[in-house]
Amino acid sequence: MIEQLRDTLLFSGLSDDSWLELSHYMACVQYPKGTTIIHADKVEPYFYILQSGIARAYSDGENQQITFWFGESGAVLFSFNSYINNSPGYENIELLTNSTLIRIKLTNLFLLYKQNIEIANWGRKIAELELIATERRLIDRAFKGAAARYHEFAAQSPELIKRVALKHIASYLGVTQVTLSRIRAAHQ
Amino acid sequence: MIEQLRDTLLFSGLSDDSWLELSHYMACVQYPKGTTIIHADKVEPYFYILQSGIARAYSDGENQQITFWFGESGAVLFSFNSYINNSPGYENIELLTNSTLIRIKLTNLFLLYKQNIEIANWGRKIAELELIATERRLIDRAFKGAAARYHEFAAQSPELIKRVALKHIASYLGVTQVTLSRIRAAHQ
DNA sequence: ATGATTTTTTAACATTTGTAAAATGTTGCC
DNA sequence: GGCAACATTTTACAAATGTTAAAAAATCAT
Repeated sequence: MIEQLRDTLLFSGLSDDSWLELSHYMACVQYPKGTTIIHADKVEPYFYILQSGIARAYSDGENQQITFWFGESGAVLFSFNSYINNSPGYENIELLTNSTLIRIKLTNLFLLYKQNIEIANWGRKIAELELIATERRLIDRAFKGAAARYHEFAAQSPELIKRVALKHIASYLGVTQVTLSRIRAAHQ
Repeated sequence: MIEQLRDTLLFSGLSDDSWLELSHYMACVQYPKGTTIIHADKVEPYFYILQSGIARAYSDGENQQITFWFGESGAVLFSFNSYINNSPGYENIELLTNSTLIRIKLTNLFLLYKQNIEIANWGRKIAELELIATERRLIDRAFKGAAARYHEFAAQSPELIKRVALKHIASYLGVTQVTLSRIRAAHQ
């Protein structure tokens, strides 16, 4: 189960030695659809890699719930504040399907970062790739209308369009469910 | 000039040895207001730390220019794609005031990342802090109206409100200049 | 399958924000 | 100072999106 990960892009930068060192701390876990694996307002002790399944991250507001991230297999998933600041997070992460995940305890991961330079650079790369993807989304919102954002999302993530509730996609795209319905109606 | 940096938060995690190793590759440069130090569609070879001054990052669209980031002293500043993917970037970064910057050649920085684990973790931390700030902005846009975003920005960045053109602030907040004018008119 | 629950769509209307253009204010330069 | 260039505000109107509620469709559990 964990061995399969070795050949994925995510770990391609690691030497065999570093892979062994890192994978030694990995454990494989399975959860049913609907499980919340990261809770807002808690310090979450694990870093996860989604091996199969779909996940979404959301925050709760007064009268709304905003979905701001989706993950498919290969995605890394963790409470930003727990991971970065060791403080309670703002996001919930919920599994939208039965899922298989690999997890590593943050305390172990942090020790590896201090001890193994390849793993430290692996962690750096993860943050950098998430960063560039997040900034892209921020800029996209400014340049593209809701309709264009929807069609690009649909083209790039066909799996998500099929399997994720439209209300979640609507809030991910930054519009209401009603507006998303109108966008979809316009193109058929 | 460069010695002053040693005591800033940004470098507090480095040992004296690592600081020396890193700072050895630093050079101090000064540019007048209006200089564009990072150009879209180019691979930019430097990583900068803004020592004094104000900068903004923007992308050009067909009939608009979107400002998506401001930096004040202490900010790190680089072409995301150049730094992360070694490919041409999408952002321009322009100095809005006469500025002093420290710069490091990316090729040297990348070598240090491979050689010095403290510097690798320093680079990891930089990406992580940018990441959490960027995601926060994305989520903020969903939860808060344009007026609230303006007032929080004004409260948190009084220096920027004073010295940056409102057209840039408007696009940073995700509204038109007209809307920003209306928001400002409503509270006086 | 059937009924209950949830999701999605549709409708009517209100509100916000955008667009374009003119008016006003500001800045810098000769 | 005074002109030119640029920035900001205001106005009137248009377009997009939000709100609320209800109908239609899809999904789920028994």
